Amino acid sequence: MNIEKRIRDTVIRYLDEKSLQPFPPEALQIQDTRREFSGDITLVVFPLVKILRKSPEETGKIIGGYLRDKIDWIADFNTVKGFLNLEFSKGFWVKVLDELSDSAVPGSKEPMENQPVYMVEYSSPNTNKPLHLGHIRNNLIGFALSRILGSRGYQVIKTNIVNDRGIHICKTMLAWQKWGKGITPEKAGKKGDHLVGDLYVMFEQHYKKEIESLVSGGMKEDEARRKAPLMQEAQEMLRKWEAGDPDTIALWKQMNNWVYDGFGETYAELGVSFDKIYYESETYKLGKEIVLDALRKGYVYRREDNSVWADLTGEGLDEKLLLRSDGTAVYITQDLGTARIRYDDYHFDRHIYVVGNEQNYHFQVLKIILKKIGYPWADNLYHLSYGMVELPEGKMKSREGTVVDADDLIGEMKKTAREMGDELGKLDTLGDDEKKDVFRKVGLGALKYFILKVDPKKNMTFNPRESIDFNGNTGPFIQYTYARIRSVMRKAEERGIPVDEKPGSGYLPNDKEILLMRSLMRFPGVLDDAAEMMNPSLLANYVYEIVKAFNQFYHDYSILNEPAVEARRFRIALAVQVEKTIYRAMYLLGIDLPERM
RNA sequence: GGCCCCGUAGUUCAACGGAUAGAAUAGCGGUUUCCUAAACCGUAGAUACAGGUUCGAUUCCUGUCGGGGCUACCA
Repeated sequence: MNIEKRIRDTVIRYLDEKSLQPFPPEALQIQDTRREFSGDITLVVFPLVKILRKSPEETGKIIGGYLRDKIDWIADFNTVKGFLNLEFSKGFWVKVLDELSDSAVPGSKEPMENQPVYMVEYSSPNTNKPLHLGHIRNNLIGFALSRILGSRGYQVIKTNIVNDRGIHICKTMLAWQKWGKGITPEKAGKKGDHLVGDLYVMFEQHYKKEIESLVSGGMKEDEARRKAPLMQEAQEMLRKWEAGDPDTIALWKQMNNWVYDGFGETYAELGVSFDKIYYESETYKLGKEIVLDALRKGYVYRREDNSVWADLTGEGLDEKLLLRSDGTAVYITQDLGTARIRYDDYHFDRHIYVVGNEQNYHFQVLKIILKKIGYPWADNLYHLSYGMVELPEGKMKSREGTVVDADDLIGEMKKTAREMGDELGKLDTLGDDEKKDVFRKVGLGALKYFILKVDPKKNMTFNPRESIDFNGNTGPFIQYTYARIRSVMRKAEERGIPVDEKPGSGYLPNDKEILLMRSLMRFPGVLDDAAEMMNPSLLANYVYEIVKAFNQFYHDYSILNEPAVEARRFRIALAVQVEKTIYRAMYLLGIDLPERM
């Protein structure tokens, strides 16, 4: 039963009966009744005022009366200004719970008929440094969004583009050759991505010194940047790489493999995964071909120095470099190729790029160029532009060493979870492995929820101290509530009380229970909104609302100790439904739940 | 200079153009012989500023002030 739809349809029917001007059902706004008014659901009647030619108050009364007469579960109504507050009959709630508990997976939806294919690209690391806090936000948003879209019936392909070639890799390779002394991750005793990151930093330090000495010799800075011997060497290496020089390729492969092993560990810790991974080294050539093809067709042009550019001044943008004068590819070249290959592979209906808002310009350009070249599917590319993660002191800056490393952060969260857990001492009966599992779930739950509860589009501040807070609107608070319900269920089993019974028909729920039910009912709608707006934070904040309502109910009323059988059955069914909903919502967010904590 | 984004309690976040702007945290004050007190309850505190659009603006438009991003032969 779809409550909102029933109300909408009934209002439309009224208009029909009175031969009034037709009205699109979706223009009717239905919202949760605010706490300070009585009622369970509210219809905003302002849009109907003009049609009925009555005051808002009268309009509400007319429509309210009609709804009460035509819909058996609407028991009463009241109007406040233009708001029609509808009150359900108490007996209705048992029926609602009964229906909710029919589906094994709350909020689920049948796969659509010609399932549209959505590709979701996220993560997209460079292979010259380890993942950091920004990547964590990226991965969490991308993964959660993929699951949310999947829950709405889309076919989702999670994908990743690994930027495994380019000048940045050559820099690390060069550093390894010059100063690495044959070091490997094993010898260094660190993850491969961290080792490579160190080499990159080493390059930048030496490079900086070269620039400084050139500048002090009277050269201008940007010229010094280009002319510095190290940069020349790196560029020579890039040319050799693009020419397929065997030694260069071999070293490149080895270093990339170190990095992939390291990334793999971090992805596993975060619990994210991909259905198909693309590598820039396999797509940039097609990118170059696309650019050259566009050049032949006159969509882009070549300068005297042989570099290739797109002129987007007609679109209100600037000019954009597509190929360097030495013919090597730049970042966007590869993206052109990758997009084409992906379309050929999957014929996606929509392609979502989860990439930071610093690249807004880049994606505008990408789309325009693809469109110009004549790919109509370019219209289906969507840049999910998420905001920067800042620290309380400001932006993360690698130069100042304020970048928060992903592995460090994950380790820190788990450690804090352990400290808090040991202090509370609730898990003392568990074995070491079980405890470790709980602390992992809690630590990562705190981190993930902290990040996912914020609207992706907005910049956010990551305060390490607050992120490991386990009280209030946090992941552990939600996990704790889940563990409490699980505990109740275990106790029920011990006492031989069935937990899979129907709620029974005669019970009239109390206010706390009704509030909780009202939240539970909204789940499918929340998922629809989260998918449509590509915003997992809607789901995160929704689970919090459920959990808060449950804790209030749990505090005020007994479940298993309730003597009245009908009430007990209803409350058990309600708790089961809350448990299932929390589990499902957190699953879609990619957050694991412990059985006890 | 040009283009784009953002200004909500001390702090971190909410609010399809809808009611008296919600939470959390920090502060203050309470609740446990009872299914997990990582909980619950009470208290105090905010839409940067000035106009405009309308039944109604935190939300849309214009301007001012403040913060950030992009504008690389980096990715």
